[in-house]
Amino acid sequence: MTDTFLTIGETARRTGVAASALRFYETRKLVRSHRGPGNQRRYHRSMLRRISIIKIAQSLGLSLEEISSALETLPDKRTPTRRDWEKLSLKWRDQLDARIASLEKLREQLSSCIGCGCLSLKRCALYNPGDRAAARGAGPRYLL
Amino acid sequence: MTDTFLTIGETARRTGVAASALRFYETRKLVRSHRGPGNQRRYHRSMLRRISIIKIAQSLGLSLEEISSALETLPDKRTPTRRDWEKLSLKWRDQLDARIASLEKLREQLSSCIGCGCLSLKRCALYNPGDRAAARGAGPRYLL
DNA sequence: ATAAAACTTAAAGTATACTTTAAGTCAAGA
DNA sequence: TCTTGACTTAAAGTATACTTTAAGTTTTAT
Repeated sequence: MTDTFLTIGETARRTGVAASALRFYETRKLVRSHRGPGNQRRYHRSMLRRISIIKIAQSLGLSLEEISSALETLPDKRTPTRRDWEKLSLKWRDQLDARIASLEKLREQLSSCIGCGCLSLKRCALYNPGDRAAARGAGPRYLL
Repeated sequence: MTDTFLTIGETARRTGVAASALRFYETRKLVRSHRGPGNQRRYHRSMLRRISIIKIAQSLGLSLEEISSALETLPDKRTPTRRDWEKLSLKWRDQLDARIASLEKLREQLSSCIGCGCLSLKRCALYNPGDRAAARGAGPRYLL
């Protein structure tokens, strides 16, 4: 095993991502591998960074689909360089800001709803189905 | 159709929750219904509030399992009264606070990570698999 | 040489939260 | 009365993100 290529087990250990997950990511074209002796996967060292970035993006709340799109905007679909990473992470931070803001708004509504007793369907914003921020369909998971 | 009991369609319209979802909630014991003519479901008016509270809790990020647990702590598993609602919502607001705090921490880490360039696996907190807030298994969905 | 550890694939399983479908019954208005 | 709309059930389907299983191959260490 050379310095620049890693087996799937080694890659799993180093990134903290299960081997089965790595194979799954490959079907989704999030990562790529070459084949070594006996048809076994060999990951280039640079994949470690790519995988880490995938996990970071996930922890920010992005779905694999969104992460895939983001990575595909890079020329050559390469593993992000420093400048690529800056761009991606700035965008993701903005999304995180937006999510925090929406949760804060929700907390405010909930707070005022506690105060008002929330027994009137008409008076309370949280009670109003139209005003309710609908979590529609399947989406990414949030942390913890 | 009396004043105090509603059909499933009427209940769906008034709460903004699909009839199929209401049936599903019943299998999960989140709501209850009586049977009217021809074995059709009839929901007591008080169920409207219970359903609204379920949706609010969902929008706060709670899973149906968690919501179910919360509602079952109520005496008689009744639809929450004003005081019940105060207790529940205070607890949920705390959880919301905690989630906002964890997202803010994440944002800070991300910000410093943008600054540092994030090319070193050792120096960056986000890169460290151990430090990473792992979103394990299936969980509730967050908003928008 | 041999045994254990690591790898391969495709397909099925898991969890959440529902929706859709199929086949049929029932209720309400014209 | 008839037709339409609303309702019933159980079972399968959908979406995301993986894991597990089964059956077999390969690599590595002793």
